[in-house]
Amino acid sequence: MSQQRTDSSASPAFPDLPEATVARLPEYLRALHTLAEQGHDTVSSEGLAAAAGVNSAKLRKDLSHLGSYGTRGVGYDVALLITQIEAVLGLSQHRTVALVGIGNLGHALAGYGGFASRGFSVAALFDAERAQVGERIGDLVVRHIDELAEVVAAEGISIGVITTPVHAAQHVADRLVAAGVTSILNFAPCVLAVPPGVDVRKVDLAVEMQILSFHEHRKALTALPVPRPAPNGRAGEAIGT
Amino acid sequence: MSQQRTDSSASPAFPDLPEATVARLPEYLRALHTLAEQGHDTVSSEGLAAAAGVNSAKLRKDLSHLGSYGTRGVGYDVALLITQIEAVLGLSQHRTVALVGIGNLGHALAGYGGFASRGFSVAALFDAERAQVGERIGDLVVRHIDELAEVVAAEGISIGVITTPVHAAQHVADRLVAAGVTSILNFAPCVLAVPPGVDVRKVDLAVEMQILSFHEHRKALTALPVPRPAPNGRAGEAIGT
DNA sequence: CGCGATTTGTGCGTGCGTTCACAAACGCAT
DNA sequence: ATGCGTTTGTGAACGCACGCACAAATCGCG
Repeated sequence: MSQQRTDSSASPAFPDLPEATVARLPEYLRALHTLAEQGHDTVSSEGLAAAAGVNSAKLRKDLSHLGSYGTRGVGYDVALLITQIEAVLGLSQHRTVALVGIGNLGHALAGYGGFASRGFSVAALFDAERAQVGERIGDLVVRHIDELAEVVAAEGISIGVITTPVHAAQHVADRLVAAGVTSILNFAPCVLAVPPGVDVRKVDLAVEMQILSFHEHRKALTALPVPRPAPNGRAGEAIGT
Repeated sequence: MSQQRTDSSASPAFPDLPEATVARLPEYLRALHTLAEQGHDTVSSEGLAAAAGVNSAKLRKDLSHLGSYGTRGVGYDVALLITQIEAVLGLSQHRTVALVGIGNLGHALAGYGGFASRGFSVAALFDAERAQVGERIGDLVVRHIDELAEVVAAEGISIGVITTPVHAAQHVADRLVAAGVTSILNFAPCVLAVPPGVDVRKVDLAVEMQILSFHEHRKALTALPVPRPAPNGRAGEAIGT
């Protein structure tokens, strides 16, 4: 079973990959790149699982959904696995993204170097405020949002990132969709209504902190349920990821 | 069945709240604040679910874990529910956070106003580079990381946010833990090793985009599996959240 | 005071995700 | 060529989470 199959159609279409698996593939990919830099040619499921911070059984089951790219008794070929995961994630073609809302967070993301190295390039910046339009960030210039549709079509942009205030987010989402964007990453703390066929993922920093706050609160409560010193300690336990 | 119970111990300790529920509570809280601003005194599970972007049955089951704070035939008291969820999440005490790594993203988060309004305040900024130390951001001054332990103790900081490059993240995590921090929000794309009892949540922007990329890739493949025009369209379907 | 409309709280079935545990496959040394 | 240690791939059991659907509870009105 060599990689003979990967001649014409390198991506055999995975209509039924478990969503939980999809969410972990990028993590495996990152771990694999790290291992490749360290000079590893092959890696065992145990080793890769440790680098990705998951259970080895889960990793093997995840990878088995992509096909048999491991060798029993040896492990996985690092370079081959990178190629395969990138193909499945659709990273073979370098995807271009549009960033809308050039405030604090927008500035940071526009200048963030971690995108290009992971298969993405920020192709255009937009804002509605005339004050921001024309500003130069890196090698891009902020354009007015009225140019959105035109630029999206010209640059072949398929992913939009929203970093506007809440009150503008839905309007921006509508314009992105109208311009033909079918995937949106939303940093504004609100729910977006989009037509079927459009994917939205949301990242809310305050939500993450509030989840941490809950566990913090819980740890504080279970640590001192009794006023007494409680000599045999061992109170806090790990919560997992 | 009034809120008579909430006299002395306002937070009855929820050791066994489903993790999935905990992850959604912040979303409900945000939706409730929005509704409160719009003047709603009460809200039905249907209405709140819509505002939070979830199913109403799921919302009711989530809230039922906190106790019975709704009135049949009427709905939920918005103000009361806000108080209760905040108590469960441990937001009654305003939590203070330390931000380590004042680069692009660190700057943005330090200046982000969305924290204070959601129960958190950034109490201190740290960096290892002498170039950044001393810089003033908002009403805070960037301090050297050697002062971490001292400041954490003085300010009662319980949450640390890591926005350093990958190569420094583990070292910073170690120092945070040594200083007594028991919850970490990690923006560096790597896994952190921490002792039991310490919680780590990870936010990786590239991972979110790669997940979107997968669905984008999949949509492109299923939309044109046959070279022919395929007259009866209806290709893309919603993926859900 | 009783009735109907409305909405919560929840028991139950179902599906997904995780984990265990082991047989099959592979490399290597003898 | 054969056997041994190693590691993958996966069948099966388990547990969690989701959604349906309905009984119980509450309000308003006649």
